[in-house]
Order: sequence, then C-alpha cells, then structure tokens
Amino acid sequence: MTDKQDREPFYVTTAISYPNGDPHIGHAYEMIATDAIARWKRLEGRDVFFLTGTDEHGIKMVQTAQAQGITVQELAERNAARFKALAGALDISNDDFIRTTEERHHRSAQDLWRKMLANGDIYQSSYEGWYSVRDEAYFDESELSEDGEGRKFAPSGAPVEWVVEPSYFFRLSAYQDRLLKHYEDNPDFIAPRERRNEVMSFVKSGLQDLSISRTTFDWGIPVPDAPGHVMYVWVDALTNYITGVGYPDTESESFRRYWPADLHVIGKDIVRFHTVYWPAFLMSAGLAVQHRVFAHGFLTVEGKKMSKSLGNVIDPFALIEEFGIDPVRFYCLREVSFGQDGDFGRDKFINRNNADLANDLGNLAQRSLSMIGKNCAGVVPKPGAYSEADQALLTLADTAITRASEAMDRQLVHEAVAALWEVVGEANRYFASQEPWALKKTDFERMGTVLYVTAETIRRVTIPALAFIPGSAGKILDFLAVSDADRLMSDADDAGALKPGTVLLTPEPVFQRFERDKAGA
RNA sequence: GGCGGAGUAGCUCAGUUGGUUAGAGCAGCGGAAUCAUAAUCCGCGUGUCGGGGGUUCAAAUCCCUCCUCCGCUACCA
Repeated sequence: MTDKQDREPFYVTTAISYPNGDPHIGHAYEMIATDAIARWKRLEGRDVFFLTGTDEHGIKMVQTAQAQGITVQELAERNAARFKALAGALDISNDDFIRTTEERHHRSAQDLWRKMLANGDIYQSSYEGWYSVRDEAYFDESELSEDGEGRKFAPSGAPVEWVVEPSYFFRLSAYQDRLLKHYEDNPDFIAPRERRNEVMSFVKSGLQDLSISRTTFDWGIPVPDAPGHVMYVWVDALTNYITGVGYPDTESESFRRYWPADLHVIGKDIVRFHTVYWPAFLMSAGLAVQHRVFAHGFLTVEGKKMSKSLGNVIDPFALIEEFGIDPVRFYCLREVSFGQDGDFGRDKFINRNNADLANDLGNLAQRSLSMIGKNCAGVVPKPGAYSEADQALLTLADTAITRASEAMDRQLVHEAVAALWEVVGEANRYFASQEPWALKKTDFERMGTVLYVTAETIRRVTIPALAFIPGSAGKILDFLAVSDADRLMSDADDAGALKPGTVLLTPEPVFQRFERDKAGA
C-alpha cells in the first residue's frame, strides 16, 4: 500500500444521530450503508476519512431529560455512549465519532457563525408565530385547530399563543440563485435524482430567511456576543461535518486534505437541510461546498412503520446478538435498494441469510476448499490450460467487479452486492457442472484446475465483499491464506493472484443457517 | 390544491431510441447428484405488464383519460 499522502482522499459522513432515545434499526441502517461505502473506497486504495456521531443539542433533548428526571447532560452522556456502542457493535469503520457537545465543536460552530456574520448574512430581528408552551414549539397557522370561541390549538391539543421572540436570521433568500446555479452546475450534487427535483422546485419557489437562534431554552451553542441566544440546532448540527476535519483551523492538514466532503449520507427526511441550508452556510462562510448528498430511504418492520406504540421497534443490539453482525449488514445492503424505502422482515432476513450467505457463498467456499484440503494436501493446485467454462467464470468475475465498482460510485450498494453474488451463483453452477469429485477418479489434473478456478473466483469476489461483510469475508480470505496486504481491489482485479503451492487453512463454516419461525408474522 | 414519482409473476424487482414465445432472484412443486453447512444442480409460471381509450404493421415501452399509492409543498428534529 502506498503512503497516505499519495492516495486520493475520500471524506464520507453519516448524519449525526439525535440521541434523545435509544438507537434503532434505522440508525444502524445508515451506519451500515455508509460504512460499506467507506470500506469500499478503502479497498480501492483511497485515503478515507469516515465520520459519524451524535447531535446532542436542542429542545427535544431538554424535554426528554425532564421527562426522565435527569439532567440533559446526563441524558446526552448516556445516549451518546449507546450510539457509539452501536457503531462498535456493527463493526463500523468510522475514523472519528463527533459529539456536538464537545468543545472543539462549539469553537467550530461559533467560528462559522462569525464568518457568516462578517459576510453580512446574519441580522437581528424577531420571530413571530403561534407558540405552544406545552409543546415548546411554533406552529404554522395551517396546522392549528380552533374552538368555537376563536381560541387556537396545536395538533397536540395544547393551546397556542402569538409570541414574538427576538432572533437572529440568516439571509437565505440571498442564496437562491447561487444554489440553483450550484444544482445546475453539479447535477450529481443531490441523489437519488428524484430528491434533486424536489429540492430544485423548493428553491425555485422562493427562499425565506431562516431564524437561526433561540432564546426560549439554553441547551445549545451560545451565539457569540449575544447573551440569551443559542444557535438553531441545524446550524450547530450541520457544522459537525467541518468540525470533524479540523475546522475552524482551515489551515490544518486534515481540513485541507478532506474538506469539502465527498459524500454526506443522510435520511430522506433531512434532504433540505443538507442541500439548501448547508451549502448556503458554507458559501456564506467562504468555504467549499460538499460534493454530494445521498438520501437513503427508511426501513419498515414486517411492512409496518416502526413505532413505539406498535411495539415493533427493532433493537439493533438484540438483532446482532441473535444473528451476528454480517447477516444484519448483508440484509440491509442486499435486500434494500439504497435510496428507496425498504422492509425488515424476519422471514425475509432468514431467507436472505440462508440462501446468499450460508448456502451460496459459505457452502461454495466450504465444498471447494475442503476438496483442496482432502485431495491436494491443503495446497493450492496448479491449474492446467483453461477450458471455455473456466475462462467464462473468470471473465464473469472481471465484469462483475467492474460493474460493482461503477455501482458503488453512484452509491447503488444493492446493485454492487448483486453483481458479486451473480458470480457466486455462477461459480456454484460451474462447480456442479465440472464435477470435480468425479474428476478425482478420472482426471486428477483437471480436478486441480477446477478447484483452482473456483478458489480463485472465491478470492476475487470475497475481497470486494469485505466492504459488506467484513468479518466473514475476512475469514474466507484467511482460509485462502490471503495476507492482509493483498486484500485490495487491485488484488481482486489481479486474475491469478492466488498462487499454486500456497498452503491453505482448513476451512470451517463461516455462516450460520437459521430456522424460520412457525409463526410467520 | 400545486409540482413530481410509482403501479410488471406469491414476495422484491429488471425491462423506454416501441419489434423474436415479458425476464431475474427468493419462496413453492418435481427430479438429479453426493464434493459440501440435508448445502448444490436441473426442470416447472394460462402473469388482465393498475382500468379504459387512442396512435402504429407492431406498445409493458408513445398520447389521452380514470383509479390507487408515495414524495415535496420551510424554520420539532
């Protein structure tokens, strides 16, 4: 591997999670998908910086803490630790975990504020609206209901009153044209495509200035030189992406190296914040805009929306406990079209695990490698001349790897996985049709060639699979005696890198199979 | 309401410069094989391609209309 400085940097982030509750499968999903992208880029030899973290300020944290009878600091500590633990439990390869309550982040957000202020984009005015004290939130007139006496109520049923609150505003209206031009000039800025259309029509419809400070609570980053004001959480939260690489020290090595980010992976619900507000803030502060935002969909559970009241919230820790990390990762990456909504269903999960992992890949590795173990003394056989069938399989591996790479460049993770597994399926057909167990008696040398081609194909497919199922793919590569240094995409591309004569380890089953429940939900 | 997207086998979907018998994976049924984690391989689908109308020699693929679902339509994140 070459020196870090010689490799092209790639900076990727998840959205930071709001830790006013326990992490659920949706948080896990975003981490897993982003991790797959980060790992893939590392396999390609890029110098990856992968950031995730928690967004700990804002009114909801205060409310949740109150409800639980603890301080908001205690709540933040406790839950941020759980999110951090989740990343660990999922084998996420993040390089840093940022918390917005950290001092480095306060400095960063305040500096960004000052830059926007200096640029003339922040001014003081007042925010007026219908405010519900109980909800501690403003509501639009259209959301309110009215009783017979002209009193208005929030959707929650709480009474609202007209409140005028002093607030700082960001001159978002001034950025409409620049944003539109940015979208036009950078057609890949927002993905998937549908999201781009939505954002553009939103911006075209006209932008109003944004209220970016609050005075009704103090759990936030203080606005510089403005006692009583804390920053609107989104100003604070979005800034994490630059804090994570060293802002406000724009001359730091990491900032210069990694900013602007190559990719922000986010949920579809926060597209606007990332594609309208965030680039506008950056432009205002004189910073480069991130290259791309990809919005993923949401997961339902057994076809139903996840909710506390339905009691169908999936605890990712429990899931990993029951099935292991890689099956969970694989399901999220393979079963869901990245960018669209998906469903987590127990039967579907088990089917996917059994079919693709245990039966197809796991068993293929087991049957071929154990034949090498038993018939070739555990040493990679030397292949003879390739037959048409051999060549076809080897060529398919080539094209699949290429297709997978192209898909990953567009974050079509599910397509990348599918491309690789097409090879696995074909390798099984190849193995069955070549019948090496029969060749053992009739043409021992030919058997060796078939086993070699199969093992080599497994090697070439398993290297890219490290991005998706790092633990299990790593085990298979261990059996193949592939050293850590030889597990890059360039090695997968290198047909024939598996050297005859290499002593292999005795293979063991890598994947488990699971029984489907009798009670099919 | 406005703008946008979608409706293809039980499930998830592929399939638009319109053109051979509309495909894949999973699930299901039958068979083969035995190297392997009872894994694998082969075979099996009379699908109104949402409904209706139209253009065309020819439409899942173009036009019109209707139905259904979804997203966006700003300051809780």
